Formats: sequence, C-alpha cells, structure tokens
Amino acid sequence: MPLSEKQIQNMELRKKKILEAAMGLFATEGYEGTTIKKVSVAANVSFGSVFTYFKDKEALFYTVVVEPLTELKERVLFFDETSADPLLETKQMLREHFRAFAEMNRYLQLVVQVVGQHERYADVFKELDEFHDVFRGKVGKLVQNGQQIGVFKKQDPLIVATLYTSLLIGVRLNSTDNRYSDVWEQYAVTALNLFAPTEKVTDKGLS
Amino acid sequence: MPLSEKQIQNMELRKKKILEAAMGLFATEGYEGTTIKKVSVAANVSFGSVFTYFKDKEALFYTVVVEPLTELKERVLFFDETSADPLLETKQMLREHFRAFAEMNRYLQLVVQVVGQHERYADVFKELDEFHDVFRGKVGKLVQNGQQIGVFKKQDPLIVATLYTSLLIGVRLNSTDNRYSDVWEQYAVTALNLFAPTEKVTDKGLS
Amino acid sequence: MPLSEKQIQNMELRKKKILEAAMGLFATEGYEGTTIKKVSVAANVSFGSVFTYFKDKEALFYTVVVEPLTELKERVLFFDETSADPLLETKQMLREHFRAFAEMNRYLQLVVQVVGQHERYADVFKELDEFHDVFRGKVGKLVQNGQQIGVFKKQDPLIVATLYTSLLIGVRLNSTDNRYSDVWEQYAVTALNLFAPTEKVTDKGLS
Amino acid sequence: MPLSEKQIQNMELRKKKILEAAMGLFATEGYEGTTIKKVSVAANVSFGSVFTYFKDKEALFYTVVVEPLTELKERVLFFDETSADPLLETKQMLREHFRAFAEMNRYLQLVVQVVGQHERYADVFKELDEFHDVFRGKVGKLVQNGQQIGVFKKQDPLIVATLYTSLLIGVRLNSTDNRYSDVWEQYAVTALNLFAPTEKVTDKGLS
DNA sequence: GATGAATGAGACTTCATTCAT
DNA sequence: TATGAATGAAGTCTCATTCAT
Repeated sequence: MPLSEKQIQNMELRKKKILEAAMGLFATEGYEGTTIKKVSVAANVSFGSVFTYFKDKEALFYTVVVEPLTELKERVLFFDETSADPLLETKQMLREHFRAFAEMNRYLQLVVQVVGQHERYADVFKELDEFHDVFRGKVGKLVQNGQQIGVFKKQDPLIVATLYTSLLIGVRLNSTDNRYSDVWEQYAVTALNLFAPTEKVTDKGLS
Repeated sequence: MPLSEKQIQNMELRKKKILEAAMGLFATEGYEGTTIKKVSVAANVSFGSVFTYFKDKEALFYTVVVEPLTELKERVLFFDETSADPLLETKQMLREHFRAFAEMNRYLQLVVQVVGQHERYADVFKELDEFHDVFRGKVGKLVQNGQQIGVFKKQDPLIVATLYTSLLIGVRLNSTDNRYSDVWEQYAVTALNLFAPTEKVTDKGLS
Repeated sequence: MPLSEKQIQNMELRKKKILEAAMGLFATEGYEGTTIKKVSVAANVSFGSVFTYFKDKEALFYTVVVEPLTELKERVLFFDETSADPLLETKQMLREHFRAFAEMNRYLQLVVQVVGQHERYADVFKELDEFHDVFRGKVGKLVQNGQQIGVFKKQDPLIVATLYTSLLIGVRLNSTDNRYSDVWEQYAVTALNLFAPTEKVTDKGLS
Repeated sequence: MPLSEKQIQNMELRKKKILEAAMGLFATEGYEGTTIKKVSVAANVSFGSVFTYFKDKEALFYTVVVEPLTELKERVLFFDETSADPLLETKQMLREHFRAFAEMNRYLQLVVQVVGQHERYADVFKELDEFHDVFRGKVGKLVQNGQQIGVFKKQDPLIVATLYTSLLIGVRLNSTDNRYSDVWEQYAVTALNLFAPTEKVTDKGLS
C-alpha cells in the first residue's frame, strides 16, 4: 500500500520544517551547540521524527549545508563572463552578488563555519570548495575579458577573482543584518574598484 | 611561604603551554570539539592543572581569544593615518596587514568562529567588535586623508574601510596556508585598488 | 464479511514466515539483539504486520519458544519405557534423540538461552521445565526397567536420566553443525555407557 | 605525583566490586538486559565510575568473561593425564570437576550464554573455545591412557572426552543451585560410566 | 600547586509500540 | 488487514567539574 499523495506532501513539509529549524540553529549555535532536541522543538516535531528523516545528526548537518548550495550556485553563477560589455556585466554581477549574500545570511553563516574549520567538516567542505573553485574561475574569466577589452587594468585575473570572493564572504562575516539595504548597494558600487576599471566609472551604470 | 621566583616562572611557562595548546585545538576543532583532556595532553600537563590556571572551560576560551588580541592590535594599528604621504602609508599598511593576517592564521581562525557565531560567544565577541570598530575607524581616517590630498578618488571612507577589513578576514578565511608568501604579497598589491588610487600605481612603492 | 478461505491461508502463511524469521534471529542474536524491524525484513513482511499477528515482542518470543516444543516432544517422548527389551529400546532412543538434537539446532539454541537465563524468561522457562521433568521421568522409568531386567547396572535411575538429558543439551551446546552426521551417530553409540549396560554392547543393535 | 598505595588498593577494590556486580547481572539478565546503571547501583559505585575502569560495556563484558577463565582453567586442568593409575585419577578428576562446576555457577551461566550465541560474541567465544580444545584434548589423553592399561573399554577417546565436557556444561545448565552437594557427588560417581570402566567399579575410590 | 579518580548531567541514538490511512 | 510514519522511553557514552591525596 503506497503512501497517499497527501501523506507524501505532509512528509515533505515536515522535512522542510526540520531543515529550516536546523539551519537556523546550526548557523547561530554551531554544530555541537545544536541539539536534536532543540531542532525538534523549533520544528514543532517530535524528537524521534528527526531520525525518521535523517539518519543521524551528521546527515542532517550535511543536508543543511549542501542542499541550499543549489540556490547559491544559481544566484551566483548567473552572469555571462563572455559578455561583450564586461564592465556592465561586472556591475550587474556585483549588485546581484551582494544582494544574494545579504539575503542568504543564515546559510552563509553556516558556510563560514564549515570553511573556517574545514579539517573538521572535511566532507561537507569538499562540496563548498569545489563550488568556490568554479565560482572563482568564472569571475576570473570575466576579469580577463574586461582586461582584454581594456575596461580593466592588467592584473592577474585569478588574484582579482580570489580577492573578490574573499571580499564577499568577508563582508557577510562582518555584517549582522539579513536584508539587502542601501549599505549593501554601496558595497556593490565601491567593490568595483577591486577590478581596477580604467574609465571614469560613475554610478550611472548601476542606478 | 611565598612562591620562589623559579616557581613563578615555571607556572607562567605552564600557563603559556596550556594557552598555546588550547588555541590550536579551539581553532581547528571548535569549542565543543575541544576537550580539557585534549588540551592537557597537547600541553603536556596534567588534566587537573588546566583548572588550576583557568576557572573553567569558558574562561580558558575567553583568554585564548582575548589575550592575543593585544598582538593583533599592535600589528594592525601601527600605521599613521595622518601621514603626509597617505598613498605610501597605505601601501605599507597593506603589506603589513596581509603579512600579519598570513602569519596569525590559527588565531584568526578562532576569530572567524567567534564572529561567525557572535550570539553564542557574546562576551568574547564584544572585545573583538570593539577592536574592529577602532580598526575600521582608523583605516577610514587614512582613506579620508588620501582623498583630501587627492591620491584616492572620493568615496565614503567608512564604506571603503569596511570593505577593506572584510577583505582581510575574507582572504584569511579562504586560504589554508600559514606563511606569508608571494601570493600574499600579490594580494597586498592588488588590494590597493579597493582604495581607488588616482595616479598610476606601480609596484615600486612596495618593492 | 468473513474472510475467504484464501485469505485465511495467506495469513497463516505470513504468520509462519514471521515465526521462522524470528526463530532464526532470536537464536543467533538473542532477544534484545533481535528487532522487530529485522524480523519483518527477514520475513519479507511489512514492519507493522508483525504486530498484526503478535501483540508485542514478548508474545512473539513466547510463541517462537513454545510452539516448536510440540515437535520436540513428539520426537523425544516417542519411546516405550515399558519395553520388554529395554536395552534395544534405549539404543534406538539414543539414536533418535541425537538425531533430533542434531536437526533442531536453531530451536535448541533458543532453548539454551531460555534455560540459561531462566529468571529472565520465567514464563517461557516454565513450559520448558515442565517438559524437561516429563522427559527425565520417562527416561528414568526406562532406566529402572532395564535395571530390573538386569541389562543395566543398579544406580539411581533419576540421576542417570538427569545426566542423560544434560548430556544431550550439552552436546548440542558444544556443537555448531546443523546436520545429523557420523559424529552424532558415534555420540549416540558412546553415550550408551552412561546407562552402564551389563552385557558386552556392540554396535550391532544400532547399525 | 604517583598514586598512593592506599589509593591503588581502593581502586582495585572498586574495580573488583564492579566486576562482581557485572558478572551477576550479565549471568542472570544477559548482555542487553544488563545496563550500566544497574551495574553501578549493584556495585555501589557512581554511574560514571564504571567508565573509569572499563572503556565501554563491551570491554566490561569481555573482562567479566575472560578474567575468571584463569580460575576455571586451574580448577579443571589440574589432573595428571599420564597417571599410572588412570582410573583413580579419573575418579578424582570427576569429583573435582563437578565440584568446580557446582561452585562456579554464575560464571558458567555466562559461559553458556557466550557459547550458545558464539556468532554474536565472537571475540570472547574464541577465548573459551581455545580453552575447551585444550581441556578436551587433555581429557582425551587420560582416556587413552586408561584404555591402554585396560581400565577403560576401547572407544574413540576424543568422542568420550567431548561427551564428558558436554555432560559437565549440560549438568550445569540444567541445575539451578550454587553449592556442591550430595547430588553433585552422585553425578560425579555416575558420570564415570561414560568412560566405560572395565572392572567392577565401586564407590570406594571416591569416598 | 599538581594530579587524576569520582561524579552525574546531558547528548545521541535505537527501537517497541501506536495509529492514521 | 497491511503499511510505515510518529513518538518518546531508555540506554550508552562523553566530558566538565569537584575534590581528596
């Protein structure tokens, strides 16, 4: 007797609730600071139910870290590094990236923890690190593109890309707010300097 | 009977060994991942001795995070924000900062943890946050100085300063090495762009 | 609506599968080592179905231990203690007993557990113990019969009977195979000495 | 600072108390039926102290089973299989063996569990099984010795030895008392028949 | 002051049992 | 009746902290 449609939906809802509760707790209280009991209470679910959906705490953590990576990838890798107008592309990219990093606050807090203690979270870090490489590589290509066209000064594109991704995560680490606001808009504008644009860049392109 | 000079020195040595062992463990294994037993073994000291020098685990952690802050402050706040040559001052500052951040790896890993979970480590975070404000303010003044003289383009100096400190911690977070090397040297050079220097900046000033 | 003949047959089949799976698991993994989940998987039946047929784990265990007792009784109490040729009767009994104990390996493993921890399995042990008394009593009568006729030396018949049943279970405990083989045949022959036969006993009667 | 003599003695006492409590519980309630909490209460020791002396439950069980094996070996392998009077030697051996099996009741209950579920307790069973082989071999030699001298009828000595050790453990399994008594004395006398003595054996040698 | 045994709170996890579908 | 998700009691084990020596 297979499960009814309604049951399946209900289970997915419960699983989602658990994941959200777990994400919030892992982000603010850390791995050990988060107990299954706390998660179950926050998710308004019985203690044992957490284990119905996740083999153990480790598996819960893994899912919490890896699953939202899909959304992060989509929001972060959308840009066209082969654009004919790399300056404009970069400006738009910056704005979108800062917006994404502003909005995905809780998740990125988690990412920081994993990256900061990569030896401890080796499995999960591997996933993040692979993404980081892809991300940095793509940014590097855009930088190179801009340099060839002459809108960016000549510099090692990978160094620039590395500094840029570091800047993003660093800003996220140093901020405590969850919303995209004027400050983040300003960050995006100012961060363009990292790419060393040759022309007089005004805010026009972004406004 | 007062303690002899020799005894006092010995105790200080033991305390230092414990602190160093604890720093390494807290940095790589986290707060809960670090047990007093592990610390005592790493410090080559008996289990109970840890409690002779520190009231409890909390106090040990606090000391481990707060005490090295003095060194960090010294290495990071050394620059002269009122310098008559703010461009040169900035270049030198960059190099020294990246060097410091490269070398104080383990400690900064710890800092990242505390900042990333500031709600959890409220007490200790307060100390770090106050330092961060001072640091950012001083950098902001240097930026302002440079803008007035005309070596930097006009931008909100505090935004620039914030991005700069974020970049520093972000680079540290994304790197895994412990030594100052050519890569870090390049970071320092390239990061200057964040300040939007007006003249043609070459590596001369840094080499 | 009463259940159809087919349905009833199906249910009996399912129940039997569960019992067999449970017997194997209880025998090799013990009471606590056996989980309802394992039983359901081994029986190729859903988790909940076990509870459809048995009130709880306790009831399942009880059935697993008590139900096969009928077969054991039949195979073990078949002999005629009033036989006019008690020596021959004893020889045949021995062979059949050892054969039964060789073949009912799994079940007897279970019996050993219950007997070995009779305080813990008081209910179920009671059943086994009553059977044991009957068994021993009947063997005792055969021994007495043989002694009166003079084919066995005089000894306390109950002591002999007790030693004999102990020997049976002891041999079963010390062996790991599941089949009746030459070794078991030899056991049966040699075990006759326990009854202290007066004449020269050869293997003739058994071969 | 090494532990004082007094402290060491106290620790040994505590460890012994735990072992005794554990043996009683494992014997009567089985491995899973025995909880660390029960052991600590029975040993009049705190919960955590059990883990001070034993790595985990498994290690406790192992020690409980393997340590008393030394005593069992001593009490069981004492006899001289090369004796010039193998009949007398056998009679004495029987008496001592039954006495030992009567007195080491609790421990042998444990042995029965391990042997009865050897797959589950593979590690610990190995130790017991090795001992059993030695034991059986030595008994076999004594039987052979007796057969050569002519006090025992010719039979496969190893079969006799196997039946004998099985008888011992079987009797222990079927009895519930803890003391050596008249019944056990009678068992010892009657069990001699298993060896098929040729002469008229009376109780003289044993009384 | 130095040591490490003693303690018990609290975490993770398993699993029998219930019950809605 | 068959199924398997939901639940929470109970067990193992870790580890911070205390304290006697």
